[in-house]
Amino acid sequence: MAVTEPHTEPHVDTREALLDAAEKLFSEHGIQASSLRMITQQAGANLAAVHYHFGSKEGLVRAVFARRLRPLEEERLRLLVACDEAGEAGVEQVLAAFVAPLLRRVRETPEGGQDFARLMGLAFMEPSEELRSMLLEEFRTTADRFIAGLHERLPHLSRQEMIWRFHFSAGAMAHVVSCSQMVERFSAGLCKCGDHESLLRYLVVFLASGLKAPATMGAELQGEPA
Amino acid sequence: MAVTEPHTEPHVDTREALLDAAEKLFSEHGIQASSLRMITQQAGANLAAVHYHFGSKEGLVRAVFARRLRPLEEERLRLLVACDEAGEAGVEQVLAAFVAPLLRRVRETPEGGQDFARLMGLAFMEPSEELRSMLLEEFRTTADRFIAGLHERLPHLSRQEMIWRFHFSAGAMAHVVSCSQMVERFSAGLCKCGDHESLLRYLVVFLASGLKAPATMGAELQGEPA
DNA sequence: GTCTATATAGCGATAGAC
DNA sequence: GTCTATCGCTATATAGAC
Repeated sequence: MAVTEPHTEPHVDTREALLDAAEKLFSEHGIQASSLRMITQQAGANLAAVHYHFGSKEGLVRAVFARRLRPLEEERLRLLVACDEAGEAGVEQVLAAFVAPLLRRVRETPEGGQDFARLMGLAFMEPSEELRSMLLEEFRTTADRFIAGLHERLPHLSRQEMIWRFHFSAGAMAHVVSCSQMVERFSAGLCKCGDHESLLRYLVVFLASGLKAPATMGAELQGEPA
Repeated sequence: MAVTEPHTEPHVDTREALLDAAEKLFSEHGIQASSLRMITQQAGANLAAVHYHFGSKEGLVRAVFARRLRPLEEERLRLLVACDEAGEAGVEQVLAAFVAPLLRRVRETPEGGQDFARLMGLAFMEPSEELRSMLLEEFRTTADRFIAGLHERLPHLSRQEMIWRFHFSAGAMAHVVSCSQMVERFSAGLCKCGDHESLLRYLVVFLASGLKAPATMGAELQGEPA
């Protein structure tokens, strides 16, 4: 018993509880449709707590994304550096460094990983200009380094085509992660979206083959030589 | 002057003006964030007109998507049938039948095609269950037929892997169409998202190579023989 | 730091005149 | 088919007690 205050009993941390609740509700209903009332109720906190901890709903939204994106991008870059240091790493290993950290997080999220997966999908589509700028900055470093890492291993591509192919790859990954439920429904259950092991292999094989394809002829309109 | 009523002067059609305004605002701010007041003001119509013509906001949303999706899916299926009748069409032609109708519509939309492109991106990510069900049904026929058409030309793939690869392709396309502005910003303008001619070729080459890749070994957990 | 109470504004929907 | 007016509700945000 001792001298611990008996009246507080925070949920471990109100701030963290708010982030958890917001993440869950955003992924289920979208950002706009998740009111602060729903979020604070889910978190077992008071309506005013959001403004105390995050200043505004916008601040909460930014914090929700930053909490997940920052470690994700760090892990991707760490694995990319490991590829470069290993020396022997090919396109497949670089791709895996990009895809695996995301898939692992989806797998490890409770409730089937749908929350985290849909949240990442939302990030790309969110129309709020302020949030989009933040996400763009968050992704920029990673994108630039992976494009460079892939280009070293695919020198037959022009810079322009290399960039496009990277974004094709990112799109395939983003779509399949955030819409895997839809794929499962479309395939009448044949494609289990919970089987991330197979999905990672399928995806890396597909993307590596696309990336390695010979350069497209006659598509460059500007004079980009190689 | 004659006997034409001077007081009506409809925008050609209030119903159509509402759909145009809603589409524009949805793509700019998202569905939830676009209020009926904003939409009717933009359309030069009265607030009550939405409920007269569409019954509710939900009805308007469905109509906005149906107006664009139905002709798109019809054109895709028409081109796919043409591929089968031609007999000689390979994976590339089937892919083009899937991708080109979307890219053409993006190109032909006023204001740089951003409205239509972002609207399609929104469609995949929209959390409203009712709208998602409608969109799923809208896409199902097309998806099933294209998967079948591709599988005929790629018999070395298991049905499971064929379905995954189709969705990888759809994801790459969807992402690049709805986020092409982001790609342009990331590439410091090197990748012009307005150059749909090049984009189509880049995309078809990339996806065809991915689709044609040898089957992934050791990924099927269920006993799918071929 | 957490609460209640409230300010201020916007929402979708509808009734009923024209 | 289009309008005005309004109902009933919810939203974000804040002030001030504890």
